[in-house]
Amino acid sequence: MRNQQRREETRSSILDAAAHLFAEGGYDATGVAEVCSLAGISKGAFYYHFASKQAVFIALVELWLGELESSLAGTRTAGQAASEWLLSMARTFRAILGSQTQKTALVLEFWTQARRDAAIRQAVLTPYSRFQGFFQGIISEGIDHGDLRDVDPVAGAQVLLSVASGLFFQGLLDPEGSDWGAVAEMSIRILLDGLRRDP
Amino acid sequence: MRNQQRREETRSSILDAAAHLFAEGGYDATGVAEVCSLAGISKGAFYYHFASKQAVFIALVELWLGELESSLAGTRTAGQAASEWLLSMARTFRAILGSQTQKTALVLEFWTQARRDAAIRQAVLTPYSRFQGFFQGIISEGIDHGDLRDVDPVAGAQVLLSVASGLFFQGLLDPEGSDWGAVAEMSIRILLDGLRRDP
DNA sequence: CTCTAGATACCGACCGGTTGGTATGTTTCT
DNA sequence: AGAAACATACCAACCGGTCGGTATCTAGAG
Repeated sequence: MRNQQRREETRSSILDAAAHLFAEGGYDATGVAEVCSLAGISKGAFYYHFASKQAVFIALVELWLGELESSLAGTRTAGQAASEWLLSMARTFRAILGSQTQKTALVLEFWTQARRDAAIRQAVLTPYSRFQGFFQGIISEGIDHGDLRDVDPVAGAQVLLSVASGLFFQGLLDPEGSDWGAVAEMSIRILLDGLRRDP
Repeated sequence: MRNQQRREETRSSILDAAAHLFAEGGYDATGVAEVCSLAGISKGAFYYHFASKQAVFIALVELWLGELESSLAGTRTAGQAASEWLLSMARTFRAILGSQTQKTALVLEFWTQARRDAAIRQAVLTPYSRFQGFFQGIISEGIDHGDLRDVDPVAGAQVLLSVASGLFFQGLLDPEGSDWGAVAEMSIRILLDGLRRDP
């Protein structure tokens, strides 16, 4: 049972190194040799565990988007109003952007590569559409409970996703340009005043 | 005066080819030789007109973002209410995404490269902050005229930019996934119900 | 007008270096 | 012994960029 542990250790050391380098320099500009060197392993080990550079990338997509999804679902406490949940999301936005810069930068890389590679696109679109379903559910629920206006849940979810990804990308482009945490909160407030039914 | 014409023809043929290939395959993955071949010129001609591959990219950033800015400013007719202008913008969104796919794909490339290269970042951020100022002005004006709620113009502009870029990127990732023109219009409507002052 | 010198625009072979990927051998676990 | 995990050496292809040389154009002199 020693081999299995070793296997997992090397695998995750490859993934860690790749995530770091892909986020920093981009998928195309990062070489396999570079990843191996940072991971402290050889090229042979790399290609023993992964079929190709692309395979590592796809593994990263699935890993991180899966993590993000479950962490998103985890923030939803029972009985919490949709508008409240949105505001709490905005508040954690600052923390996410601040502490997980590496991982957030990866998303941009996912996005770019997905446009070119069918396999990667599918790996990105699948969790992405689950995100949309998640937001959609929250909006539907909010409407049912009278917390939100009677908007089209699909459109509402898309607007939310737009704002979220837009903030994401802007924060990535110009991290020091604004207090993106504050902007996120303000954005949700402005959105809510349109979404929330007037009492 | 023949030389000047020749010069400009070659230069723009390089820029056209580069725009097409960068949009399709990405900046990193596109070789200079590839650009030359599509432009129908030699590598010597390429490096005669541009100092580097990066220089071509920056020229494209300035060209296209400049075009976008002036075309944006052109849509603003005097005396038009801010909310009306926003809706008309949303309506042209469909046309932009549909017909100019190549150029819109370039924006994503700009964004990605800007994170890595200081020169490119500056070339992107300068027009970007002018966009922000433009939106900010429209919101301020809308508030002054009583068309919009009394929101913070800076925050409002950032929300608009977030939605716009978010829609942009989503449309790029999954062009067939939604009718993005319709989503854009719906997004602005939802936003407006929060921005517009209740009568 | 012609002739010509020099500037301008362009060509394509070539360079050192790097790329993703592989073939073969060696160590470590079972 | 045999399988699993890894290391090393290597490859053809390609990368951005350079360079010596050439064709085309322009301006001024005669």
